[in-house]
Amino acid sequence: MKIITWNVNSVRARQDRLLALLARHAPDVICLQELKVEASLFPWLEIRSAGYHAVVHGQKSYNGVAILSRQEPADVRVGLDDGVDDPQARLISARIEGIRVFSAYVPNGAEPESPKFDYKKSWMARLAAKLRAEHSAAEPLALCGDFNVAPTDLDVRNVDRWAGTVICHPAARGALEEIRAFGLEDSLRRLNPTEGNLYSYWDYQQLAFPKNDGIRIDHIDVTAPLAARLRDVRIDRDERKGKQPSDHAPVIATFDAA
DNA sequence: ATGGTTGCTTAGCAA
Repeated sequence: MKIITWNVNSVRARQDRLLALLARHAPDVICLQELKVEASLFPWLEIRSAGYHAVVHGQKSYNGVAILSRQEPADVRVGLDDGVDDPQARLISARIEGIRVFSAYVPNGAEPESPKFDYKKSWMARLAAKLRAEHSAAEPLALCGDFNVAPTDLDVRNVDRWAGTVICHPAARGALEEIRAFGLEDSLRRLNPTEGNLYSYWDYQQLAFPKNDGIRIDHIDVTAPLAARLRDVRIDRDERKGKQPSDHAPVIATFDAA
């Protein structure tokens, strides 16, 4: 069982790369973020032709999340859906092959002293509450996506440059810990607890990728029943190379059969 | 060093 998470930064701009990725890795499930398209304009036919079902929570211009899967998804849930209006399309989940899979695009937060950072902290707290209200850590569950949080300084190449930003802010890291306190483990750190130089995002600017000025903000977090099956986690750094890449690289987790 | 780059939408926002 192979699960990928990838912030594509526009599914239409990345369509050829997405189809190539599906062919190259043949994932059972792939969670996408930053579709930047409403559902009606999602490339349904091309994805179907590649052999995948798709559930999409789309939005014009910004945000947008999806889950593609070989097997048909069940019990699809869209948004935080907690009674408080959220105009931004950032969350979708479905049950696939017995696993509750989430594709999440956590708000960036802009700057610590901004309303957007308040929205980020609130959104993360609401996600934590949703997990506790609707799900159990005793079930196989994978929370995948762009968390916009580097969990520790080990996940940051240039700690001085990122210190104090919304990516490394103690409140953001605390909110991530609160989500994980539901009963989730960072799959990559389970297998690579102390290894640095593992990044999933490099800014388009300032030659960040050639300089490897990266951060690890894309995660596949899993409950204990899935963690027990975890075989391998890797970051497809090569996907960040070449012409017109996303600014994020895919994270790939492989699990033993149930 | 408040710059620099990309995508969506068409000048400005978000990242």
